[in-house]
Amino acid sequence: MTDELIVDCQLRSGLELFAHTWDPLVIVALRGEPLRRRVLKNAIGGVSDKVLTESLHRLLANGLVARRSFAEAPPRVEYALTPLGRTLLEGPLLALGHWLEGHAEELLAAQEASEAG
Amino acid sequence: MTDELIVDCQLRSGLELFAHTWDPLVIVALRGEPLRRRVLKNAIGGVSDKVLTESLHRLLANGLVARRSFAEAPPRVEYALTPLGRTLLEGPLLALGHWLEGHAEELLAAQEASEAG
DNA sequence: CCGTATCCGTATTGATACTG
DNA sequence: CAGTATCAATACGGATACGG
Repeated sequence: MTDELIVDCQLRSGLELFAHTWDPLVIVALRGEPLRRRVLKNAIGGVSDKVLTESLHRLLANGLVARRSFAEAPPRVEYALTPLGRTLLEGPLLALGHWLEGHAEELLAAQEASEAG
Repeated sequence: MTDELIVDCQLRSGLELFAHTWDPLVIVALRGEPLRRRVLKNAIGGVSDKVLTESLHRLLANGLVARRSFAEAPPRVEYALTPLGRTLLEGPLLALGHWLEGHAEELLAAQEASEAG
């Protein structure tokens, strides 16, 4: 009974994890090894320094991404998924990916049909 | 190989389905029977007429929601999920719901920890 | 009841240039 | 390389009032 309401309620806060344009893409970009900031930026593509910083701050604040800096001559910082971040990637994000694989065509068809009409 | 790139690419367009604040909530609200506009609005709560209209137009254009109007004395219009919309609900959206059930606490803990520090 | 139009405050984005 | 500061553009959400 309360089940549905709770889900709906939490859903609203959960959706914010996907609401910011770049946050999910950062997570996907970090699916493999830890990446340096510059590499991460290039891996995503089309994101500005400022926005990437904001995105990383949110992800850090939510415990989805971890930051590690090395005291070296050329400054080095690496970002990686936390275990929690990885569950988000392998759960909801992967589910969305699978859904798209199976329904992207159908989605496109509907979009074109509505433009025609 | 191309697999990952394709997923990433599609993911960007797929994420737009969740990017607009109210779209996913409309889908969840329509999980049961078809609803009249007013009922739908109340079921969601906190959404304005204008924004609800925009949201419905997007969902209609994407083939996720269907509109049916009845030629009756008090105008009646009902909105319902399409089969495609239902797959989105039962796939990615449900996955997010499940993830939240299992990790909401962990997420909150991380958020509070970062505020404290 | 259904839907649209208008106005407005705010948040998000992005380009650029600058500091450590 | 990493990260911040500033400024401009705009997209989004919301209140209200009006038309079918």
